[in-house]
Amino acid sequence: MIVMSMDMTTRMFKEEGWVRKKCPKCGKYFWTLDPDRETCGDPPCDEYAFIGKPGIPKKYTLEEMREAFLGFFERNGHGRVKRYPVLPRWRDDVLLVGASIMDFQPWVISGEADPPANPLTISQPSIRFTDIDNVGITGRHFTIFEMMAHHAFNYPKKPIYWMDETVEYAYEFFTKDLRMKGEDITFKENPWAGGGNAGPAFEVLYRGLEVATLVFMQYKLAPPNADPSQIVEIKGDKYVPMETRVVDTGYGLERLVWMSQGTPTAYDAVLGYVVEPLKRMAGVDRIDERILMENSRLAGMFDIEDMGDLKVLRREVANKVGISVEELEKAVRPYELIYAIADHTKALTFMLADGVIPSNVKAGYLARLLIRKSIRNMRELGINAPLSEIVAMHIKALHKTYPEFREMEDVILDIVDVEEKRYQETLRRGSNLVKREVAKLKKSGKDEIPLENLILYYESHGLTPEIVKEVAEKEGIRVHIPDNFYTLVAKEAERTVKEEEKKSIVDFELLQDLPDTRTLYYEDPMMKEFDAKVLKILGEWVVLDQTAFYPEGGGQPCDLGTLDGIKILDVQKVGKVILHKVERMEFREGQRVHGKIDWERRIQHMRHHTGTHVLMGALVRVLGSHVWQSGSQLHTDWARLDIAHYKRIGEEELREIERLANRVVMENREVRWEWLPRTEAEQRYGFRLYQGGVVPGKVIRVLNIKDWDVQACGGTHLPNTGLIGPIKILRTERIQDGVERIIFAAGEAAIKWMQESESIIKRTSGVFRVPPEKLPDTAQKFFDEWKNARKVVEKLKRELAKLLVYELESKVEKIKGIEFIGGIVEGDIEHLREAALKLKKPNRVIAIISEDSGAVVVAVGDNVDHKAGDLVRIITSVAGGGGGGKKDLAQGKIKNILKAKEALEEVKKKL
RNA sequence: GGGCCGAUAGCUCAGCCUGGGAGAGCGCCGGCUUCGCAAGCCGGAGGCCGCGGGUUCAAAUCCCGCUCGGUCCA
Repeated sequence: MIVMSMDMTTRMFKEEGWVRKKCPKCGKYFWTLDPDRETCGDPPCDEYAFIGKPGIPKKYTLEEMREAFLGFFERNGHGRVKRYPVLPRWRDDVLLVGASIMDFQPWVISGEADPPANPLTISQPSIRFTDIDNVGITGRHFTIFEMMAHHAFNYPKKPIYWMDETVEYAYEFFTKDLRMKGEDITFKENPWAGGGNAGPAFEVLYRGLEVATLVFMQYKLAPPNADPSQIVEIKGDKYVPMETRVVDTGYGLERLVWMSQGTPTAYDAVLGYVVEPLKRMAGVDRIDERILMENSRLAGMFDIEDMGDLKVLRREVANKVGISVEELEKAVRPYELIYAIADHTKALTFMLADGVIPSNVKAGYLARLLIRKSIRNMRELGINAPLSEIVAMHIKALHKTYPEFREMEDVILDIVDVEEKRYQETLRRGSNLVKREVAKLKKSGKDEIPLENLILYYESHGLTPEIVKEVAEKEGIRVHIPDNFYTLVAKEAERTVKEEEKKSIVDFELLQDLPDTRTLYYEDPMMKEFDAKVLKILGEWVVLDQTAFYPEGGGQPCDLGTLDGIKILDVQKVGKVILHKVERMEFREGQRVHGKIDWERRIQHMRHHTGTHVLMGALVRVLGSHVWQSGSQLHTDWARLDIAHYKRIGEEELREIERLANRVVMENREVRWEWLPRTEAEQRYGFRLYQGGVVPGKVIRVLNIKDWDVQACGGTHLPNTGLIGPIKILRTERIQDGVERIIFAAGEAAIKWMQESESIIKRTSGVFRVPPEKLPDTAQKFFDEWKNARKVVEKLKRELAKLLVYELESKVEKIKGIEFIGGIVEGDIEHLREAALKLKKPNRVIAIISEDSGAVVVAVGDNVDHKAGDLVRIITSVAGGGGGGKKDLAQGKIKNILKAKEALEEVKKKL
């Protein structure tokens, strides 16, 4: 095993007189042209040296800088590639795209798919939440930034280029095109590891700012059975060399623009179109530029993790510019809030445009987080405008580069409005809760809200401690928020990692030698019978050379039927081999067999499957292009389709969707399928292909309903939409925030549902003896009458209780100075109790037993020295059963009614 | 996917800890007052206490399961 120490001397360093030095502050090695340079150039070893004095002679806008970069690499033989969506539909291991290389994982890097160009250049919007607390404060952190990159995939036997060329490209672009000063550029050696890959890397630093990272991915995490001689150790993990070595670079677009403008913060350089209007809306005072610059120069060296860190930063800046911490806070805070809003709403715009729907899970939750954080910041600034107004500014400013923003503008703004209303509702509910709690605390003489309540409000009710403080202090109760509040909350939440067990049907090893099963159901989806040869028998499973039985997959259940008359119970796919589970094993290897598909079942699956795609097309057209499929399951009698949507589907919309889907059926559109290389399919149809989730493989099957819907899909389909038959939406459910489930039936199943509901109506009309159209009114009438009748019964029973009172009042006996009323009557416990309470007097004991229900009630007056509970227990000890109660009232039930009289006598004796 | 909070009158909620009489405020209806309105006073209607099971003589209340809503985290 070797611990990684690789020679990072490139051709340029050697030939152009660069020197390798060790930074005395951080201990890392770096390359420089300047023999007098001491430090590596990275904060905190060096400070920003470009604030107020741009490090690039020409001032660039975002668009100009992006074009300069992409143009440079295009001129140098790189293919320009369009940005990928920030929501990575092609993989399910990450929530959002956080780097350009993620566009090509895992398919391109594993060699399963070809890159769209090689080498290529791209500017990829990237979203990262790890630094969200720094956004707005440090001047350089964003949740969204564009990672400009050039990538080269060096497949075995097809090398493109490596370290020498990469370093030279970087140097040439910076010094020739951007005219940065070569002596001020340093290349810091900083081996990189993450996401299962590793390799040597350079950070490119200029005037105290990291402007690019050049990574040379050449190792992957070692599998357990790796050849020990191949293993290298990096940062404590074991790696082996990769077959495909990848040049992975990242140039910070926003940072380079910032460098060219020298503004106090990067936000001023790239988000001015939002920052300036926000400043006006909030009416913030223009503050001394010197304070802002000093602030960002120091903030640049900070990493804010909690309020404690921020306090340290504030103190240092205040000292340096010679004002109090309070003055500084007052001046700087509004700026920080505005910067954060500007950044968050930009990230949000990209997320929503790419189909993220705010919700309580996954990427949707991150979108909600951004919305709520932004709204809170707006509140703190005293801005009353809706958040969608800010989002609209991004769309206006960016739609030329990203035309998809304009296309989705209505939906995006509506989503933001809906979410804002939802948050207001949460806040309204929350502040009511806090007000009630405050009233309670005041009553018990406390004047501060305990920490555990703050945590509860945050975790369970979505109220930040700041909001609680705002509400509570208006009501005159103090709130103390610890500096590390959010860290405390995180600690409270215990994490459990559950391992998902993957059960496999048969041992994968046993299938290794078998050829891929020929899939007749793809060659002819209408094939009902076929001949095949038995290749292998594994327990109760049979493997054939070819089959028309569809194996379970993609939400479509497997086919059933017979093989030489013997029932097929299950069909599964393992790798590319299809296994048939048979009822009785009467086969031998090499035998010729004849298969028959249960066609009634199969054709229903096909109707539902093609119907799902038709419905999908209708949903997108009626609701908007934010609608994505998030799951589906077919059955013989019905099917369900889950879609991402941000509010409930209205009755009208549903009708329109159903109408549209059926129209496409009646138009009898052509349905075609073809196998396409992954990258080609993506380029031709976009990522809309991946409706059903991640699709494995180098070539993917693309299903195309003419001018209506295109998806990657491995299911069996009808050749035209007319064969689907009627499509009937049965109902919708909201299975989760942001996900609607549509349950529908197609073909014969739809007819069955229609007939069934018709029959229900007919039977119901029969019961009421009215025609169907009068059912709602009639049912209403009957229901009202029933409710009234029930009330009348209640009233009569209460009258009976009153009669009881009259009856019993005459039965008063005097025992040892106590008035005693004992009675055996008829009635429910409620009426006995009511009567007893009415008869109750300070000097009285009432004991009533019901002879029909066995209920017992004892009431005891305040001046009597007996407990009602004790008296009831005397009764139950005689007559069985049980009971109990308080001092003045007790109730119970006896088992033996015949002993009721005896029990009452016993009570009298004990008085 | 996991944790937490919640579901009681049309609305906002109390009662639940410690089982036994289902409540408040607002709203609604009627009456008084007023030229009329607002307000005030008096009276009234309005509840499968989310659903299902269990424990118990007895469940809004305790236990288990489910559904729905909210919320935090990955």
